[in-house]
Amino acid sequence: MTESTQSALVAPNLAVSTVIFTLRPDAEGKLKVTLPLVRRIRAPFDGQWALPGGPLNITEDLSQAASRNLLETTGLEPRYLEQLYAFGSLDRSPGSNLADRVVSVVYWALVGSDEAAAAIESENIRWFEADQLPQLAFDHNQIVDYALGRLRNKLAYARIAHSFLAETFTLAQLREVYEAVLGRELDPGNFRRMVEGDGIVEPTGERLAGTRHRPPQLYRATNTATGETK
Amino acid sequence: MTESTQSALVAPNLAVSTVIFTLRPDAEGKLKVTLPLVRRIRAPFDGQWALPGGPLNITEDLSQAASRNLLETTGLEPRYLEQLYAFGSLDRSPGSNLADRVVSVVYWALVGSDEAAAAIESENIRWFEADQLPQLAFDHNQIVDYALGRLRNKLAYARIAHSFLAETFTLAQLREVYEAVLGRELDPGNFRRMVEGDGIVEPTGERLAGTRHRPPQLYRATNTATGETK
DNA sequence: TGCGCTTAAAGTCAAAATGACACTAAGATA
DNA sequence: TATCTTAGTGTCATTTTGACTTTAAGCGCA
Repeated sequence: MTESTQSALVAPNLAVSTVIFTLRPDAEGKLKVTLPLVRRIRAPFDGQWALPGGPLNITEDLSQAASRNLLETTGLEPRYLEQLYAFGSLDRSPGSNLADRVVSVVYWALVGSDEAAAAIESENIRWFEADQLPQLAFDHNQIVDYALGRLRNKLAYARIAHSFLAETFTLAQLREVYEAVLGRELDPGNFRRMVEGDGIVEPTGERLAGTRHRPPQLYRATNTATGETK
Repeated sequence: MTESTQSALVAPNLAVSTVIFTLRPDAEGKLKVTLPLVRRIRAPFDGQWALPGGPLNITEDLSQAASRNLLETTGLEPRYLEQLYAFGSLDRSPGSNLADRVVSVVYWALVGSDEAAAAIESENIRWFEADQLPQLAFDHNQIVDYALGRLRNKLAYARIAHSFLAETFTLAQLREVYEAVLGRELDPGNFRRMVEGDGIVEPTGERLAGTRHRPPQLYRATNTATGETK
């Protein structure tokens, strides 16, 4: 009864998809949460945009499959990767045959903004602002919303914000990340107090020169294992 | 590439398991987090205890499968049910053939203590205290630990504690739930302030008689949709 | 050279939340 | 009636949080 196998003819198919977040400046230079989507080239939802993903290979872990899809779609490596949820409702693909039923284990990933700026983009792979998505295939709009909630929530207590940034960064840059993800401005002084109190960053000793104001300290993320929680 | 099907011969099998929590008094009458396990009657791990579960039926949702397993194992309905995680490492079942690979979508559930007291128990279904588990089959010890962490964490911000209790209850009973799950004593006064401030309960107007002290107010949980988050 | 602009970085203050603890209320028991 | 036990209220100091002020240190420009 437990963990036993069953006839493959009646087993649901297993796929892995990934919600890949990065930050990109919009027209006014403000950072926006952005993610890549792929255009479907077959039914159902032919021509519509969908999350990158595909079947789970029998020889790879779930997170490996997510990383692989990420690499295939964007050419990038994830800076952070975590399982989001397994979606398996019967009505995920309206009108389709039961035999085509797919259970999707969805991951969410963060990639660096600088790397993402050089990512793959093509006719069938395009990056969208998270709050301006078109109607997506399957239940993928709901999945993205759920992933966004998790990202915002996790930002508050986990050390993941630096995943969008380079090795070293200023507190203002880190604050920009929080502001973009949370969608509201934060008090610079209080942000500094929070960040220093939590010990999530440490000063490098270097300062960033070339600004037209007082040169800010450069920080790096304190060494904490990052990546999948489980 | 997205959501497509693949040859069933190389597809991993999909199972659903459930970590079912309830509270039971131990020898000294202290409430303890308790869960049912089933004894395996086939290889691998023949004779060892494991989480209740089984293959996902092609006609049922993931949460339905979890509920069904819960019912089959314990004869009970869940008071709370939420997806925990999808476990799919390649090495979950050491030494087994790739073709037998199983990805388990694990749920965690809460059942009422009073109902659980009358639950099914047999030679091959036994309830164990969560902090005194034997060595379980597969990676099920890790899964239970993970579920316990989620339970403790969720208790702090979600209205789930009453799922262990009857329709009405005293604040002392609710506090006992928190203490059993968190594993530490809580200040009665501060607990009352927290609970009343969060508005998670409302007084029924009734009092519990028959105690050998001042009769406490009976409360009920305020009406909030409970169950799966997603 | 020095003035104004901008952001860095430190500091202030009141309000809110938290933890420890004291005190009164109201039943049962003897 | 006195005592025991838990219910329920209240107090106080500490910590956390949000809003805001002040000083530091660069740059651009007159």
